[in-house]
Amino acid sequence: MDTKPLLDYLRRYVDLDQEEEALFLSKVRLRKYLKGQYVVQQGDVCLYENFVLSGCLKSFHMDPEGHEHIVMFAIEDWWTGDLGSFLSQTPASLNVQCMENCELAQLMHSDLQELYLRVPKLERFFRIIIQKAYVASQQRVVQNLSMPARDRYLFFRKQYPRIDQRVPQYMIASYLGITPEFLSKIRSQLIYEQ
Amino acid sequence: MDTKPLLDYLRRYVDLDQEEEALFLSKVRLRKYLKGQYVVQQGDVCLYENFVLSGCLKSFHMDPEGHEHIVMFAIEDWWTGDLGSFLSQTPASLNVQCMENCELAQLMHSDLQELYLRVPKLERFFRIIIQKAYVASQQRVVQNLSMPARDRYLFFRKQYPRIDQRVPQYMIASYLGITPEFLSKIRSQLIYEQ
DNA sequence: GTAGCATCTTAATCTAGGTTAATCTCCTTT
DNA sequence: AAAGGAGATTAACCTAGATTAAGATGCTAC
Repeated sequence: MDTKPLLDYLRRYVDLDQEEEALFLSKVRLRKYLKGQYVVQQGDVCLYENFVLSGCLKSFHMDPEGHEHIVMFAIEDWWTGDLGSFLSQTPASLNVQCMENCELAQLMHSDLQELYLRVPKLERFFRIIIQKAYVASQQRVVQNLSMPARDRYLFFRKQYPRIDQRVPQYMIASYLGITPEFLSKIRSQLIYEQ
Repeated sequence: MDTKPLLDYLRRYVDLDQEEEALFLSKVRLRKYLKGQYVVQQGDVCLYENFVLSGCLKSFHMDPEGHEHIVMFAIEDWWTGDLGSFLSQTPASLNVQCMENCELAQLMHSDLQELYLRVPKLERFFRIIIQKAYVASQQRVVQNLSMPARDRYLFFRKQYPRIDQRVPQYMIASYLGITPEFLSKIRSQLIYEQ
C-alpha cells in the first residue's frame, strides 16, 4: 500500500517542505477494506476523511422506506466520507460502502485539527478541495432541477466515463434519481436513435 | 452602510488581530444595489464574493428554454455569487439578482488571493464557510432525490422561516423544482388537512 | 377609484417517470 | 452441466407533477 497517489495529489495544490510532508504522513492511517465493507454507517459518527488509493466506493442515504439514494461515487484520487458528520462529530446520515476491495488513506478529526495548526498550508489545501466539491454539488442541484433524466444520464456518462464500467446500472439509476427500469428504457431509446 | 455584521461574522470563526482585521477591511468594497439589479449575470465572469449586509437576493440558472431554476436565496449574513465562475474567473452559469434594495460587502478575486497570503487565518475562515455550504448542498441533493415535493416544501419552511415572507411563491416553487401551480395545490392540501 | 400589472388559485388534461411482475442473461458455485 | 442468484430488460398499468387556460386577488400608479 503506497501513499504516492496522495502525495502527488497534495503537491498539485500546495508546496510543503520535507518536515511538513512527514508530519502530514505521520497522521495518515492506511487501511484496506474488502468489497462490501462499510467505511461509514448511517447513525455512526464518521471518524475519518478518506482518500481513495485504490478501489471504488459509493456513498448513499437510506430513506425510511428502505430505498437507497446514491449521493456520489468515489474512485482513485477522490475523497469520501460523510463530511457533515465528520466536521461536527455527530451521527452520519450517509453510508459509505466499498464496491470493490479498497485501499484508503484516512485522517482522523482530532489529527486533522492538529495538522491545521502545525501545517497551516493544509488549510489552503482543504479549502481548495472543498471549493471544487461545492461547485460540483451546486451544479448537480441545478441539473437535477433543470434537466430530464435522459439528459442527466448523458451528462453522467460524459463526466464519469470510467465509473460506469465499474458500477452496476441500478446504482447509476439511483445516482440519477430514477428507477433501474426507467434507465433501461432510456438506454434502449438512445440505442434505437442511432 | 456598516461593516459590523461582516466583522461579527468573521469573529465567529477566526481571531484576527487589529492589523489583520484592518487589512481585511481595506480590501472590502461596499456597494448598494437597487431591487432588480444583477450582481452577476450568466455569461459574465463573477468578479466578487458577496456578503449580504442587508437585503435579499436570488441566484438562479436560466435554461435554454428560458426557465429559471433558483439555486439559493441569500439574506443578511449569507454569502452569494457564482463560486465556480469566481474561482476560475470564467463565465458564470448563474445569475444573482437583488429582490430588494441590497447592501453588499464585496471581495475581488485578486484581493482575496493577496489576503490569503498576508492573512493565512482567512484560509481557515473560508474553508469553514465552504465546508458548511458544501454539507448543505449535499443535503439538498439527497432531499431532491428522496423526498416528494410536499415534504421538500415543509422542510424549506422549517429551514428558512423568514425567507418565505420575503420572496413570492413562484420563486419558492422554482427553488423546490416544481411549478407554481403545483405548489399552490400542495398549500391548499396542507391547509385542508389541519 | 380604476387601469394595469404581477401574483396566486383552481381545474381539466397530459406526460415523465414509477410500480409491478414476468422473462432474460450472465456469472458463480457445486 | 445444472442450479441459483444478481442484475438487465420489457411491457402493462399507475401517479406525481407539468401544462394550459381561466379567473381571482392584490398592488401600484396615475
